[in-house]
Formats: sequence, structure tokens, C-alpha cells
Amino acid sequence: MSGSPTLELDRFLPYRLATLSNLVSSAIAERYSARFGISIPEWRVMAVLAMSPDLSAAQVAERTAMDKVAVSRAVASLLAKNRLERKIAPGDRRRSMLQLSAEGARIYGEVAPLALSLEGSLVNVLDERDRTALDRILNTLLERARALGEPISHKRKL
Amino acid sequence: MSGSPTLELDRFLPYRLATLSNLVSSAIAERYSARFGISIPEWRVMAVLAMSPDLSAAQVAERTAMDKVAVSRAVASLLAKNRLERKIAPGDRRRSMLQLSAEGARIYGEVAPLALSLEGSLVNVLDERDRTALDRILNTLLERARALGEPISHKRKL
DNA sequence: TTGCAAAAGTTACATTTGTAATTGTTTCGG
DNA sequence: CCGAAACAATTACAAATGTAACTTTTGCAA
Repeated sequence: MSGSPTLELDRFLPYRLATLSNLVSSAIAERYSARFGISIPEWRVMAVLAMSPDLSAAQVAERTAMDKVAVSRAVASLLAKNRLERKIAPGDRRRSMLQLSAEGARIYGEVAPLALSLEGSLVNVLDERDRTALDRILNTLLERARALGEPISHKRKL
Repeated sequence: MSGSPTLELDRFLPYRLATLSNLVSSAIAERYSARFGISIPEWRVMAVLAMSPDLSAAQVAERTAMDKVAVSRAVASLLAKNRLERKIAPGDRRRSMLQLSAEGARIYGEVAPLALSLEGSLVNVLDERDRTALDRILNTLLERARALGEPISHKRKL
């Protein structure tokens, strides 16, 4: 015993998080991406616009934690499929105002319950106490992780 | 109220997992990747070989949950940097036997504590009860997520 | 006013990553 | 034995992602 504490990949949090995240995202993607031709970035954009219409691309980026290029690409793709509508913001011709088109809203209405249901079938294996614990722990870790990312301050986001 | 339960991205588990995982991986990568020129796949390969020398590439893939191509690339890169040694397996000239070189072991010895320390500074914001809860919850979710990925059975891994 | 820096978005390029086809080797039924 | 099927690993190609440079528009100081 002793020496440097062994680094077993199976017990290494970053690795376990990455694995879990990949599995979950893949499981979802298999269901809605394949069926509706929606990528994850596209899905995120649709989700925020469903809740808050008339955001600009930059605002979407903020709320989805995506970077502006990813948003731009997702928006372009969604526009091409007529799932989004874009107006120029009154008073500022650089800024756009995005909202789901009728078709986009329809698809969102179909996919959202699916996504939520799959999430449900995941967390339902946890009892109530674990669910609330997980919720709290994730928030704590997210906050902490953001703090750890900053100190080097080499790539500021806002 | 009611209708379809709203899908707020901030409360959507897959999204939160992806965000957390990205933040954590980036924070680590900033430290060891930049400093030692190690990518995440390379790091995973080194980690398993440090614990279990003389694995084949396929075995490494199994234990890291990476696919064989990613392993192949990581191995090639590590070989080029003289951080790995490869022999052909006795009795089967297809299979390789991989182990860290002296240099590879040295680097691993330097990076592993760093990685563990950063992991520590993450989970240390949790109290003991939350830490054990998280551990248990992650195992449960990982198991469940694997089960959810399978049923469609379109891409078997073993 | 003009003229320069910052902001919103897009485009272009480089890297990474995933999927499919390929090469070499082994196994095994006939 | 010998050829088909299975396997380990790599190579080749395509799709996704990240970083940097660029365009247009705006705000504002001199």
C-alpha cells in the first residue's frame, strides 16, 4: 500500500463522467437524431428557442453553453430545413431574431416528450433521495468545474 | 400549467452531464495535455497500461471503453514519442503486447498525481456523504445507460 | 463628422473523431 | 493440406468540431 494512490480509470471521476455522458447522448441521438435528422447542437438551439423565442444567436450561445460558431452552424442547418425563422432585430441590423417555425415547433413538440421520457427512464432507477442528491451534486460540481477552468484565464467567455 | 412538461436545458440531465464532462476534461487537459503533449486518448491508454502491462490493443480498447481505431491512433502517437513499447505477442503475430517505456512510465508517474489532485479538488467540495452517494449513483446510471444503449442492438461491441 | 474599436455572425482552415474498407494472420471444416 | 470465415490492427475517407481570420454594422470619442 501507499506510494502514489493508484489511478484506476474505473474510479476516476473525469473518465466516468465522459463515459456516462457519451452513453446517454448516444442513446438519445439514436432515437431522435436518427429519426428526425437532428444533431445535438441543433437540438439544443431548438430547445432554448422553444422556451424563449426571439433570441439572438449570441443569446442562444449563452444559454446553451455552445460557442457562437456552433450556434451559427446549427442555425444555418435549421434554416435550410425550414425549422427556424430569422428576422433582423429592430434597431440593430447585425443582430438576428430567431424563433422556431411552425414546422420546427411541431417537431420540437414531438421530440421533447421523447427526450424527457428517456431521461426519465434513466433517473427512474434512482430513488427519490438519490435523485435530489444527484441534482444538488451536479450543480455543485458544475459550479466548481467552472471555477477550475477559469484560473488560468486564457480563454475568457464573457 | 401542465401540457408537456417543459424541457429546460438547465434541468435536462444529458445536457448537464455533457457540460460537466466537458468542463472537467478541459480543465485537466489544460494542465497535463498542454504541459506534456498528451491527448485524452493517449492518457487513457497510458493509464491502463500503467496498471496492466502487456495488454493487446483490443484489450486496451475494452478497458478504456475507446474504440479500436482511437486506440490504434493513440498507440501510434505514443510509440512515435517513445512513450510506449510494442512487441508481437508470442504465438500470435497479429496481436501486439503493449507496455509503457521507461520514459512513458516516468511521465505517467508525473502526471497521475496531478490528475488525481485535480480530481480531488473537484470532489472535495462535496461532503463525505455526497461523495459516496455520487459514486453509487454514477455506477447505477452507467449500468442503466449501457442497458439503454443496447436494446436497438444496431452496434454491438462485444 | 469621421474614423476606430468592439460586437454579431459567417467563412475558411486545421484537427479531431467516427465509419468503412484494407492488410495480414490465424483458425477450422472439409 | 486448402480455402472460407474470423480476428487484430491499420489505413483511407467522411463528418463533426475547434480556432482564427474576415465582413458588416454599430457606438462613441475626438
